[in-house]
Amino acid sequence: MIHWSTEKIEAFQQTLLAWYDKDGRDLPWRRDHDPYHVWVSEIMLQQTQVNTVMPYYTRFMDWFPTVNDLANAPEEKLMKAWEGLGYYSRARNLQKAARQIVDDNHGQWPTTVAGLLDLAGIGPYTAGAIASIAFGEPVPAVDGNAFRVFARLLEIDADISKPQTRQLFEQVISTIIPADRPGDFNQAIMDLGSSYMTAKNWDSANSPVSAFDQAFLDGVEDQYPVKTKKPRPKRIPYFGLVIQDGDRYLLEKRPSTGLLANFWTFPLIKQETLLARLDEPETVTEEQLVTLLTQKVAEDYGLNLKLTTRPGKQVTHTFTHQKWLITLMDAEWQGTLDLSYFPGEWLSTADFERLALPKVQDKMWQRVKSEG
DNA sequence: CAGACGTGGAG
DNA sequence: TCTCCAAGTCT
Repeated sequence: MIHWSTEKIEAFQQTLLAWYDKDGRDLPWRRDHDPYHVWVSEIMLQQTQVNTVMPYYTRFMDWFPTVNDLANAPEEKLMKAWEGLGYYSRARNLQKAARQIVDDNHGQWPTTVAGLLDLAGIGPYTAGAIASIAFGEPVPAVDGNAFRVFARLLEIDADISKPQTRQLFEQVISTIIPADRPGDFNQAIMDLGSSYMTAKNWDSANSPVSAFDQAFLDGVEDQYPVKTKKPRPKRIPYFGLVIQDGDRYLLEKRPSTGLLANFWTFPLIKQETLLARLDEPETVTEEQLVTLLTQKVAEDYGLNLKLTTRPGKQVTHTFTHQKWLITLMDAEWQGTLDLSYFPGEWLSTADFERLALPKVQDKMWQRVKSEG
């Protein structure tokens, strides 16, 4: 990697901020520097694009105008506000942090990176963003944009997928960030990273800082940043049970930890748990699987069901690390179902509208609805 | 540290 | 359909 002189650093700051003053984006959360506004937007923007966040942010501020409103919000309303955004622990941590501020800190915000890091859901990036934007602390906010922009400007070849690499970038950026406008500087870097210096289809030649962009000058933008790629999602087959009683369906409530924690879905049974009972799982037939499924549902949940499947009942859903392949099964039964051993309840279609449901449940529901 | 943790858009 | 990407944090 290369190094910049003091003169070059000052020229870069001047060029970048002049561009930001002229062409910086006018975003809803940039209309003031209220830490609540900065904070909520930063959490929503984690791993999520600006266009996606926009309507969620507006509605969130309408429903929860202050940190106090958020601290006192009902769980259901909070999750409904986050429905569809994903990474739902962000919403739960948001409320946890709101309660830390309201209950433990008399409604006062920590104003430094060190203090902000004590709040739930706030890591090094978000702490730097809030501290610099809302409180003017001259600290870097190293997100994916900052990694990419500075990796190219200085041809830094450290692997950004390794946690340790963050420190290197923080040190480098600390020597470049201006003491008088750290918040604008960090936001300008993000705007740069999402316009002229994107991961793909960049336009370095027209970037306001092209003269400072060593990777561009050398024609090697495609080599930066260095990042090891992640393994593809693991394919996991499931059975999904459609258990209907009039306009109600039996849904299970997922455990309070892990994927889609606390969310309602049609009962899902991992097919692997059925295969484990076989001597030769490689040669299992569809009929055998249904028999095993019927037994398992009876044993685990105390539900005696007659299960049948039909063509066109396959639903797939891909998460970051898992790909679910769901075979929907219709159920019939005699008398009344005893739910004593089942972790769920009968929910009406009206409940479906009221509750926050994960995308995969919506997919299954749309499929069931369309087939009657 | 490596992996978990959602969803939607682009190519 | 598949891969990669998008203002990361937690364990």
